[in-house]
Amino acid sequence: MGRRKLFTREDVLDKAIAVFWKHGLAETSVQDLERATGVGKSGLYAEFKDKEDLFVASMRRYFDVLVARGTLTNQPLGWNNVENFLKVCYGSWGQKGCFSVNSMREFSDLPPKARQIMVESVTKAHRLLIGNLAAERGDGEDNDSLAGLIITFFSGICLEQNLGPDRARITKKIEDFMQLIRGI
Amino acid sequence: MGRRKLFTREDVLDKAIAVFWKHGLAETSVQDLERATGVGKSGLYAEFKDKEDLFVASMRRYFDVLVARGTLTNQPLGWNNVENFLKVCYGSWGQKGCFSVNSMREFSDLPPKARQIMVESVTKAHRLLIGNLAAERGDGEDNDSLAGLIITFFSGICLEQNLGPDRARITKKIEDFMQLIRGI
DNA sequence: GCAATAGTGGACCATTTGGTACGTTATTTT
DNA sequence: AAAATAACGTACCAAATGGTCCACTATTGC
Repeated sequence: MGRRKLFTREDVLDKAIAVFWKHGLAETSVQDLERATGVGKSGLYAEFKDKEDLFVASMRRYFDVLVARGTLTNQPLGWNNVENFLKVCYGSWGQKGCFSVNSMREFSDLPPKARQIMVESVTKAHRLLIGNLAAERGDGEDNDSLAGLIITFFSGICLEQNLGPDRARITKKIEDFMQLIRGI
Repeated sequence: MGRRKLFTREDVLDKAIAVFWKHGLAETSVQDLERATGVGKSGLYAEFKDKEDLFVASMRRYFDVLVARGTLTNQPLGWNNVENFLKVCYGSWGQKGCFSVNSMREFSDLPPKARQIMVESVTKAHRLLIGNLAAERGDGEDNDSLAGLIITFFSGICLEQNLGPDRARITKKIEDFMQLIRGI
């Protein structure tokens, strides 16, 4: 009963992700969010407790969508998945790099729930990476180390995207890295 | 003639670096800077044009000090310098990681002069890395590629420092990476 | 059609922001 | 010591911030 919302929660989140991604939590004003989502203050504050809550929800949705893509779980497990994981750095939501990696800088100032989601997600990615490595190289303790290096490298290329290098350069870099780690 | 300053420019910059490093340009208020430096507004605005100017000066000093340490120019050139370069991620000024890497997230919102300093510095580091690689492996085109990977990896470990992993973990990671690249 | 209800837009609020102006204080030079 | 001067502390400013409130509007179920 009563009026119907002119927006959907997911649509708002998708728009919010883009602006949080680009400018971070602190540098994004509620006005920015109104403009980007097309939803007024009252709508936003009806749907979300406050700006931080909206940020947390955005971060959660970001990973939900990424996980749904199944980059690291597609069969067969192996190098291909690893390479596609690295290519996530090309971006989405109209943005470059990775929302979470970009948010890592202000990690200490983020809402605890957002931090938790970020930490859990990287842990999960690490675990999935190990699975993919094991499929290629068999079980072994060094899969853990290598997975760690891959995550670190991923963070690095995501960050570099902010410098706005052309896609060809980053593709080359990914190939170089893949060659490096497949060779061992 | 007249009164003497109660602060030195360099001392202010060193204090400012720490707070900009931790919170970024946008999230650092002038009041934060007053508190951290112990210098009042009038003092700060007498020494620097505005907040952005202070940020640029901080970034410049950061690299001046790093360059003075000569991490990548110490003789003899080689793997040792590369490893010490990676260890820069342990931090300084009481902060973890790298001021410039941490600022990369808000790159698009930074003052142009700051961006210029950052780009020039990474370019310089890249060139110096190639020199160190050449000393170990001889000249070759792939020194350029490898130097790129090293810079990317460096960015990655710097970022990860924000998650606050213990030093032993990151040391292990650096060793893993060094082993990986020395082996090829 | 009408009352109940849910959503919207905008006025409004206290606080904080970056930045300026200026009177006061300390020190140097003569 | 006194004039000159440079730095300091503080009051102040307009603008923007995150957030609340409420009159109004549209839609629902009866």
